[in-house]
Amino acid sequence: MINHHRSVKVLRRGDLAKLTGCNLETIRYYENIGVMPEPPRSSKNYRVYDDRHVARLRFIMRARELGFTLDEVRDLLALVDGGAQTCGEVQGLANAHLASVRAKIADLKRIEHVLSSTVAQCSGDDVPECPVIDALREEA
Amino acid sequence: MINHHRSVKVLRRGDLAKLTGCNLETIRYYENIGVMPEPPRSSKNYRVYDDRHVARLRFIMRARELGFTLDEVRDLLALVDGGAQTCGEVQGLANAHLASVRAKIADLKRIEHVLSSTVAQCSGDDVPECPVIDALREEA
DNA sequence: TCTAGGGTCTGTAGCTGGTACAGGCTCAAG
DNA sequence: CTTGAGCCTGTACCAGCTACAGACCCTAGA
Repeated sequence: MINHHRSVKVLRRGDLAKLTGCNLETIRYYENIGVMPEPPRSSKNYRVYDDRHVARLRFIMRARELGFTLDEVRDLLALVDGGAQTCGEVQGLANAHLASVRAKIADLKRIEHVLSSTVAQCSGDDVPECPVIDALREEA
Repeated sequence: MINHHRSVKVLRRGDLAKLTGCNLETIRYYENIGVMPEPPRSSKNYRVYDDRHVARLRFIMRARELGFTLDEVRDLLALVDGGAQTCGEVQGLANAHLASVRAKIADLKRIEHVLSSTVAQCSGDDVPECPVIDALREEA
């Protein structure tokens, strides 16, 4: 299947989705909220992507995998796009995010501790008395 | 300020919010989604609560603090309301939740590890080269 | 040549767990 | 009699997507 008009294979939205593993609709969403740029359109109004779009989307996805919010991703991209970003600036954003990740871990560990020690008291029997329910009912 | 019609103090939505620390609007939300029961209404259509509503809302809030989803809360409440709940059933729900808490902790720890080891390579200087950006750009 | 199936386009609704606000009513104090 | 507080309702908004309807467009096979 040869494209008669261009020697370079044109990427459409579905191609970008497959190349990156990103959901098709999410690509449009990222464009709407301004983290992906508006790509040029074909004569039939189809979005036309190239390698730089692939790279950008992968960047976004990696940042999301590391738990950066889309707002934080926007900040990272602004630094990168600005061209004059410094290691210090990026480090600042990453450290702020790292702090929030650590806070979430601490929260979950506290929860894990309460839950596991409560569940450990369960008989697991067919009896109505249950330490978990008691803990939830407990007067503060 | 004495209530001339009843000897027992009637709780309204604002009172329930204050007693439990729950947001005023959240109480209505919980009623809409069916985790709080529809309370009786006064002649002027005001919701009228009593001690059992206070207890139930506290139960819900404790379960939420432990990270149970509202769906899980509904399940717990159904068991409790059924009257015939057994320790084994409750333990099952709690263990399922515990597993998802542990999975989240594992995810976040992985993220924490990647982030912290990457940030550790930063010079923090006014230079454009940054290991964090490199990691995000990295070809998989 | 016709047709069936895929892709793409747009706007919009849905999800979770709330939060908030507008516009209207009621009630008590000053 | 007015003012403020509380309550009522429905609805919109947040993140971060995901999905669907209804309209195009295009290609391959019969």
